[in-house]
Amino acid sequence: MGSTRGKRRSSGGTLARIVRAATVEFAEKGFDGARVEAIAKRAGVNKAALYYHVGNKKALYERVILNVVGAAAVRLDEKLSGTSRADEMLRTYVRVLMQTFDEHPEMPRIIMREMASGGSHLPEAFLKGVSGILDRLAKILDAGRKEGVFEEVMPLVVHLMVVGAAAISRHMPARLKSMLRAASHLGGTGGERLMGEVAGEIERLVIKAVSASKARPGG
Amino acid sequence: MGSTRGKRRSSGGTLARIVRAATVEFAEKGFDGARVEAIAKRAGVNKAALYYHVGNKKALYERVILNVVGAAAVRLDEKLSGTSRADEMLRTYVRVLMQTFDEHPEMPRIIMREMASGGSHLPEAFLKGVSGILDRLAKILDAGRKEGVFEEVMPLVVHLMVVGAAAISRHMPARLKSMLRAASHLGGTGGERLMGEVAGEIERLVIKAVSASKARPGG
Amino acid sequence: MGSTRGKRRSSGGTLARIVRAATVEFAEKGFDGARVEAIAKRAGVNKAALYYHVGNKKALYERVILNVVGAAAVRLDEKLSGTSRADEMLRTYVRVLMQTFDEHPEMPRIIMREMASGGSHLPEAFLKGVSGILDRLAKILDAGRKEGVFEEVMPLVVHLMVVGAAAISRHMPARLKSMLRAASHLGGTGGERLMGEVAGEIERLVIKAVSASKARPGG
Amino acid sequence: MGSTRGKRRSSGGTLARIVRAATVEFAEKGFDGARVEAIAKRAGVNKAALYYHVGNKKALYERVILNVVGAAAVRLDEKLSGTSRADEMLRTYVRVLMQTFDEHPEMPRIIMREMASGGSHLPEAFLKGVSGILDRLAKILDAGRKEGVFEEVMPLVVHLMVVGAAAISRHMPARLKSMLRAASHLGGTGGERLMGEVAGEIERLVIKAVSASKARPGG
DNA sequence: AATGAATGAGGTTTCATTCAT
DNA sequence: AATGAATGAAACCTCATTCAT
Repeated sequence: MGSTRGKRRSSGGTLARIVRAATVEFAEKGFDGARVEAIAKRAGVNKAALYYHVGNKKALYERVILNVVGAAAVRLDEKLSGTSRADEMLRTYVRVLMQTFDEHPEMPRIIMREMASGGSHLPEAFLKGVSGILDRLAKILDAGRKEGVFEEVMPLVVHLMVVGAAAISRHMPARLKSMLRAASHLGGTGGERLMGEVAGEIERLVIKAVSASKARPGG
Repeated sequence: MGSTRGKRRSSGGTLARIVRAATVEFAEKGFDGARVEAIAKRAGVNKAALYYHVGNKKALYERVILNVVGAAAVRLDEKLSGTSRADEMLRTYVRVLMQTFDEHPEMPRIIMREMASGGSHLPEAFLKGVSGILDRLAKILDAGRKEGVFEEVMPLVVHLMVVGAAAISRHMPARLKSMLRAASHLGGTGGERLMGEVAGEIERLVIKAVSASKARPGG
Repeated sequence: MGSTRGKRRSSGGTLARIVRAATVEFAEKGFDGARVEAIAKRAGVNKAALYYHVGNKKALYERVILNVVGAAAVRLDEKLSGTSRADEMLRTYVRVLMQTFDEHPEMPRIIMREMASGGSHLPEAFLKGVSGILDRLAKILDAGRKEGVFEEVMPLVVHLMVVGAAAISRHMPARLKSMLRAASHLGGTGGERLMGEVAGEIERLVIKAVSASKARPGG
Repeated sequence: MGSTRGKRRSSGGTLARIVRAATVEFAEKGFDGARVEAIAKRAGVNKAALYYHVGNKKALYERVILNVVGAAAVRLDEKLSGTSRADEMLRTYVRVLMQTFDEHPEMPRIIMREMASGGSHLPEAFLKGVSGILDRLAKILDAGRKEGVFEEVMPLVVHLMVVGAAAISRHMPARLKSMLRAASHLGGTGGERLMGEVAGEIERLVIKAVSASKARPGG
């Protein structure tokens, strides 16, 4: 009589294991490329068991998506509650997204694919999730404007810059990465910055783009 | 007599029609989701003819990718040749990317998917193409720093911000778009800016992020 | 304390409920079309419980068949015991069959399917049951001939006419029924007879077909 | 070169062979019991080819049904055109049905199963076909009444008696048949009639049931 | 250059049945 | 007596690819 169950392979309930396995597989191969068989194997169950628990491939995919967006929203709320200054909050916003992408490396991949497919597989809840995250960003930017530290910008554009850069940088094809390192596009003219610094750079640039500036650049 | 043939449906040679059809299908569904049958139908030929012309699915995909990256690089070179001031060039850089994405809506989709999949389907030439585009950006930024209008930044990050925001915004799921409009995340506090302005906003923010600033914001 | 248990859903023991549910499902879908899961659900138990009680699908089917044929034979004996004139008995025979089909609408369906399948699923007992019913009919016809009211006919043919017409008419696809009503094949030349009269018509025609006639029709 | 094709196994085009094979399989096993694999094997093609030609199992089934009902209607019209007396036509009606069932032994089985299932698989065309056949019967009965040889009866009931008896007798389970022979239900009291005579008996009884009689039997 | 037909391998899903509790 | 979970086998169907013409 163990505490909860804990006897099958790996930890967590069967369903949890299936969803976890599916998240990886879907991230690697996309919805169409993913194989139910492979997910089952990764989860240590057989196909029939998988179907018993999740119904079908699409339903499984939706579960995965929900999990993934949910994680970001929750984490964001947790971290934001500790700060009050707008620029701090924006920094947090960027960091949390990057960090979430780091800890759930499947997330950016899945999100990018979904965007690319025009969201044909997307459950309504995913859209709500994204919209919720944007809400938080909008409030931060608004607060910043009232504090006088930000100027008026479109929240969506800021969000897309962060997500775009973060997602792509977190998930650059290995071969591309090595070519870039060779050509030293990762650093500035003479720099030697590491990939890890990309995160910081994104944060810095976003803050700067958004900040109220006395000197307007260009035409 | 017509230039080449001019009897089959639509314009262009059979091969060209196949590649065009494939570009659309691959963009919509991704490599695994795309169906050879569907491509053939779109091109107005039958599967056997398609195989006669392109060999197999993967080879067709590579042709598509090459086409797509090629278009951006060529266009970039054309437009850049007309300007010399660094901030103008950066503006051009952003505009050309956005415009290319507009005119070849399949491009951002395909690129995002490739990034997501870790580039497993990618031909070497694609990487070279992207790297070439980055080269141009690096030179622009470098020039700007020498002119004193830009500060030192990582070219890759700038590129990712542009591509990320551009790609995603050009290709946002319709449903998401309408939710956002409802929640007015597209405009600022009281604004009512249209989707079309997103392009301008990206341009503006990127320039600002990169520009040499006297007043450093935040911490 | 109830008679046997009296705590589960619906009336009757679990086994009885399962058999009843199975009867309906098998009638609607046939042996191959029926789903063990569906039967269990209808019975308000789960699959494992069903297996505990009945062994397997085929065994369950046999139970159902036996139940169904048994009901007709028993009822026939009850009703026949009250009459002695041959034509009365024949009428009773027809009525009992029709009535049984009415009250156990699964019966005709199951019987027809079994006939169609060549009786591959049939337990021996089913054949004995049918044979027993035919025995009774043969005796009635024989008695009628001795009374001089019937002429010599093949009992099987009479039985098949009754069962065929009764079974089919009791179980005509709804759509067919409505088409027929529209085309007024249900009534005579100008008639407007209702579906319910079909039973009476069968009875009438059978009696007439079997009766000793002075005037032979046709060539 | 051969006249049309004639090189694959068996005669007729591939599609024809598939439909023929399907007719047999569906008759033997019913829709749910039939296996696509088995049909393909019987037809001498592989599953993929079968799907190429017919789309899916249900579509194949509908083709079969249509074929089967079509055959009866066509044959009926052919034979009826040669006669004019109502009683002759009715005899023809019965004979054609019986004969069609003999030559297409799958027909009665399929029809019975369809009736049993409540016509859930039935394409509209099947119902129209059956309705068309009934139309012809109705006209025959009507003509007979005008000639004074038939009395008013419900066409549907007559049809069901014929089809019921014919279908069932043509397709009685072998084991049942032998039990009946043993119990001599096939013959009258002392008779020794053969199975083959069942057809004649049906014909005779139907005519008698329908004929205008001077002496009404029973109460 | 183009086509209808065919194919093998494999994909998703279903189902009767059993196991551990 | 009853259950949720698991399983192997097999069913239906799809797809990239090739063949004969």
